Parts: sequence; C-alpha cells; structure tokens
Amino acid sequence: MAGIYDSFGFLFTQASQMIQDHLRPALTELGLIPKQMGLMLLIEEQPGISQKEAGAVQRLDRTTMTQQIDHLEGAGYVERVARPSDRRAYGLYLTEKGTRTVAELWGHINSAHSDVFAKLSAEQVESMKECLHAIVKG
Amino acid sequence: MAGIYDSFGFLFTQASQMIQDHLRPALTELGLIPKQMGLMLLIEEQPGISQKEAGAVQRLDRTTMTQQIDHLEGAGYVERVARPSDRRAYGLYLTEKGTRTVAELWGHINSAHSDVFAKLSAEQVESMKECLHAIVKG
DNA sequence: TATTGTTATACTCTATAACTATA
DNA sequence: TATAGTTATAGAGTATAACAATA
Repeated sequence: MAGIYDSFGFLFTQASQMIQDHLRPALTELGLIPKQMGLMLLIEEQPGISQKEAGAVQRLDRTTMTQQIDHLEGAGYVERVARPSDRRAYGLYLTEKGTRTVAELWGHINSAHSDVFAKLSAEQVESMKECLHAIVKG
Repeated sequence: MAGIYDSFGFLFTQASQMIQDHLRPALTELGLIPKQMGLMLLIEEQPGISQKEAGAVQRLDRTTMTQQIDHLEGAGYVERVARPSDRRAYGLYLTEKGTRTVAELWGHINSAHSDVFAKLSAEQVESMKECLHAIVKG
C-alpha cells in the first residue's frame, strides 16, 4: 500500500528542509541564503572553480551565478581571480573572511545534522551518507 | 576533512532533483508540477484533508494552496467537498480521474526510484527509507 | 474575536535575450 | 563561430494584505 511517505522525492525534500530550518538563524546572521552557502562549500572544496562549473553542480543558470557571486564578492566572502589560461573565465576562491565563515558554518551544519538525525545511530547516518554518495556521485 | 559532499542538505537536495528529473516527462504530459503531484499523493493518503492541513505538510501558504488546488480541480483531478462539521473548510478528495492518475504516477515514481537507486541493494533502499521516516515523521 | 478560504497585489527568484570580451 | 561572463528585462512562484463567510 503506497502513500506519500513511500515517495523518496517527498522524503528527501522534507529532510532537506528540516536541515535548512536549523541553519536559517545562522545564515540570516551572515547575510546568506542556503544556495550561497552551498556555493561557498563548493568553492572550499574546489578552489579556482569557474562560475559555469559551479553552476553545473548547483543547477544554476550562468546569469543567476553572476548574481550570487556578486553577492558573495560584495560581502567579502569570495573573490574572482582571472585565469591566465582562459581570460573569459574567472577562478572562484574564498577570501580569508570566507574561509573563516565556512569553518563557522560547518559548526552549524554538524549541529543541524546532530539535531535532525537525533533518532539515528552513527552507523545509520554513515550508511545513509554512503548511499547518498552512490546516488549523487553516480 | 569536510567538503560539500559531507553536507546532507546538499545530498538530499541533489537526490531529490534526480528523482524529479526522472518524473518530469510524465508530469509534463499530465500538466502537473512536482508540488501538485505531492498534493495528490497526500490527498490519496488522507482523503478529506483540508487545504490548511495539506499546506502544513507541504509547507505551502494558504493562498498558494488555493491556487494549486484550483489547478488540480480545474484539471479534474481533485474536488473540494463541503465539511458539514465546519463550513469554512473544504475536504479534499481525488476524483475517479485523479485516482487513476495517481496510480499511474506511482508507476513512474517506482521507476524513478529504480533508476536513481540502481547502485543500491534493496536492503540499502529499505534501510534508507526507515532512516528518512525516523527523521521526517519525528 | 479567531479561523478557513479567496482575491488582488507585490515581492523574490530564476531564466531569456542581447551584449562584451575572449577563444 | 563558439564560449564565459554581464546586464537589462520578463516570467514563474510564492507570500502579504484586505476581504467574505463561518466558528
């Protein structure tokens, strides 16, 4: 007997929103929206990534990318650095402030995980992460 | 060493979008958006649910609910039935066409699950569902 | 007085089109 | 000719405010 709680689309969306709920106060304090936090995490992991490449990961149009990076640059979190190899594209890097902020954000992220996954064991969380990696990383 | 792939918010969002990608052609064919499909699944599971109650589950404002249910009613999938006990509220029900359509949608949903979870065992999928229920159902 | 739902309106978010500069 | 990025503009989606009907 199928019901909405058998739909993984619904379950993933709800779980994602619960994590966002926990992060909202910290993000508001920092003047960030979830999408912008995601971009900072991505730049942390792949320094020098271009706007187009980052947009491909986060499913953002290049015009939307320009707007979001404008905001992150204006706030002093991210900088655009010219690529000598291709002067059409920028490499994106975290500033010192951005690096400090991402470290702070990871504290909030881990705290959100703890709260949202309170009823799960560490093994269950680790197993779920491995499944999600298999799904997302292809 | 933390990276964006350690963020469950990111992982849940990506996984949800992958499922939506698989459902998009079928939903377009039916004139539905994912949100409207979710409402139909919810009404299937809780016939007679009010617009306010459905909005609370799907995190939709009551004015947005009016618009979405207008669309579902106009398309012949859902009907509003007066509640004798409280004539301010409507009970939402699937029409015959809506019931047939939801059954059809479940075929597409299960197919999407199969594709997206291709690298996972049945046990892993079942275990992930149990974890998500513990998270979402509280 | 509070609540369910509707309508009209405004705001936010994202994408489309046209442009500049590089390749 | 194609591509990375920007700018100006339009569109989709959602919420706010004011309203009617009911509790």
